[in-house]
Amino acid sequence: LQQFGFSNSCHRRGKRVATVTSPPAGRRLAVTLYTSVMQRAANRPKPKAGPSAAVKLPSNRSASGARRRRTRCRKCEACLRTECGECHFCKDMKKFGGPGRMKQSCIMRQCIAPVLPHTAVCVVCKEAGKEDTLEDEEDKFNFMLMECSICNEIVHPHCLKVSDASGVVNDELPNCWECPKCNHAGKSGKQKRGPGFKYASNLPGSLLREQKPAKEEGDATSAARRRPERDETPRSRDETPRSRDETPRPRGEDALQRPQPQPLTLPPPLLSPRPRPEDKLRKKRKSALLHACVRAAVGDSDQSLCSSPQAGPSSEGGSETQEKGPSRPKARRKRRLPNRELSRELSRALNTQIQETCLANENRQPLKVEPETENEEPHRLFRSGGEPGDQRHLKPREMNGTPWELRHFYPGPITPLGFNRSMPTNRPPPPLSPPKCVQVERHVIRPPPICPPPDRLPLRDGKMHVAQREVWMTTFGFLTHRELCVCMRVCKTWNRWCCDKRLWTKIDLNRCTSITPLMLSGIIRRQPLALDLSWTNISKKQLSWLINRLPGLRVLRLSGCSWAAVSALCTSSCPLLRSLDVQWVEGLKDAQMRDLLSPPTDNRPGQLDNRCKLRNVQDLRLAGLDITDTSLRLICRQMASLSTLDLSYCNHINDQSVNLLTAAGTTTRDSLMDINLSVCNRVTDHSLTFFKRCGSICQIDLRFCKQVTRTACERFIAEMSVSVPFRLTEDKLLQKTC
DNA sequence: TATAACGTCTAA
DNA sequence: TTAGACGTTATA
Repeated sequence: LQQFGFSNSCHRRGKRVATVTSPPAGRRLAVTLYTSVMQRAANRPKPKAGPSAAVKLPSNRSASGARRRRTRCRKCEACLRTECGECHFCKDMKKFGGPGRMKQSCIMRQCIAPVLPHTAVCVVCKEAGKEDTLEDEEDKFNFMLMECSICNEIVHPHCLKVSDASGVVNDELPNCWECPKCNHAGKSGKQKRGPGFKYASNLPGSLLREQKPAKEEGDATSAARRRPERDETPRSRDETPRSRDETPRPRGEDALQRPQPQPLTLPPPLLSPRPRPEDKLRKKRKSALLHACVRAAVGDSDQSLCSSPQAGPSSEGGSETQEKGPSRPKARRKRRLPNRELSRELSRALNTQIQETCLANENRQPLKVEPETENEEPHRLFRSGGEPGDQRHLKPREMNGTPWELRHFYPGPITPLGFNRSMPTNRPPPPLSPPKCVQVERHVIRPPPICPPPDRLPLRDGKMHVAQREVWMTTFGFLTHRELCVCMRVCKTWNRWCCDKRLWTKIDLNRCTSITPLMLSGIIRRQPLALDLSWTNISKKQLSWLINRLPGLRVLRLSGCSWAAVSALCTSSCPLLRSLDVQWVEGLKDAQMRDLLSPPTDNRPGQLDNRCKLRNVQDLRLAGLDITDTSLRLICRQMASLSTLDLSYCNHINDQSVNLLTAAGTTTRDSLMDINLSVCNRVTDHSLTFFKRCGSICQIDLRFCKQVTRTACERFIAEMSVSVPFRLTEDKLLQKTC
């Protein structure tokens, strides 16, 4: 069979699937054989399946070679994690008592940079990658294995004898490109994804939509321009002559072109619909001058961060970052279509940090000044010779004087993360989907890495600033989020430091009219402990997406959101959540509360988990909901840690409800410390009698309860004074005094 | 050989 | 479109 170009493999049950490719026709004939005769030698490096051999592939695959399965890099943050034991896939694992059918990696361990198997060899010379043996970056690139995402061939760029076309390096995946042959032939292929892409992209809120092809072509250059072009790999090359406004960069800096973070770009809808004049010119030249266009566009990458040209970050800062001499290896960064932009950036904010970690682990050259976030100026410090405050770069990044990140992170008035109980004024408009033109590819967004940021600020002269990071951090701690956003634009290091999650423990997007994908990625990057999304139009997908990526979230405020969105909590796990605010959630009634508090539905044998998803919530805000005692019974039963409960404006709450909460045998009886029953018109003086049972009660808010009298409150105080001193701080607001 | 899990298929 | 299943590959 091998003689005839079959590859084969042993199936556990003796079933054998082999696929043969007919080289002349380029067609692959799938043959399924039921035999147990052939055994593939264990550990034998399987010859790279070129045109003559292939594993089973989809019949419609147009590729000329078989894909090699990638495997973990074992270095990235995700790979270094241990299994969470709680995710869907962990629960499937036998080690966690599951049936083991799904055979998937823990969702927290999905490798960020899956690598080619070490058995992979060049299809031409049959040798493995040799980049580790080489010093020069160019050599490294030429002698590393590159897998084409279209034809699947794995080659050393050096082994290709193609001189008139360049490969397009895919910086999403190590050792992946569109090879010169395919690129030159104009082929397009489905982008190869790493492990976890499937599942991560399927997670709710993955923001995946189909891209309308319109404008793609015409916008090719601007698309490229939008993409902040930066090398993440040393193999990324561009032979394009640099644009006229670029300044030369010392060649030595190429050595710094290790995988590097890239700034986030704005999603298409936030980009200017009006191309800049130079863009139009570039479009005209795009055939022969495509590289030049891309190159020049790269220089505008930061500008692409903004929704309009005048809003964009520096237009020059990145220009000089990528230029290479014409002798450089002929591989360029992939020209991205608009629908890829956002997804790339969504992941980049996380992934690049992981990659940095990997590189650091490999004792590679430490990263220099590289933007790594949505609004950072690429290479500003070193590459352009500019200074942190170089206004040349900063000016274009502002729109109406507002920094980019602020405009997107704080579309509305900045408010402190409120835990207020103020009555809502009006419900926000019905949740709107993100703009339809936000076209995002399936793209994994993984939890952020724990990646050590630089400890000192690199200066232009190559030295380090005397102050250590923690000193700066202390200073940054005094800044508002708005100010932090401004600081993040100064340089890469500040960008990194200012994004420290210690500075963003609370993120408040209350009443933000539109939650955009970019904002979501910004949230993920900052990993807040408290997130206020009250009165926003966040969708279920978005919320679910967020929750799945904020494993440490303690406080979640969803006041005034739709039940459609809040229902994301039914399927997502947030075990550390301590405070949940679902006040005034439209459509949240008893039935929905039941869903919210019910155990996970996926209770297979061995996976029984009858615990409430919100079992650790201590602070629950249910003001303004049409819930009844039915919900309260569930709360009593499921939320053993509940200490603060807001039932204000709940018209169905009455004395019996209070009786339930304080009944013997309930956990709330002992755990409840603070209860808000203000404007609960069915609550009467009698409820105060029930509260005497509560051992921990510290505050009882009965303000504006028509049927509660001040006399009864005073009587309560008098009767409780023997054990617990209370006082009336306001009319019908009882507070423990001590 | 055992284990992990990638990548594809398919039913819902 | 998506969740689930599982054949099969990669690695120890």
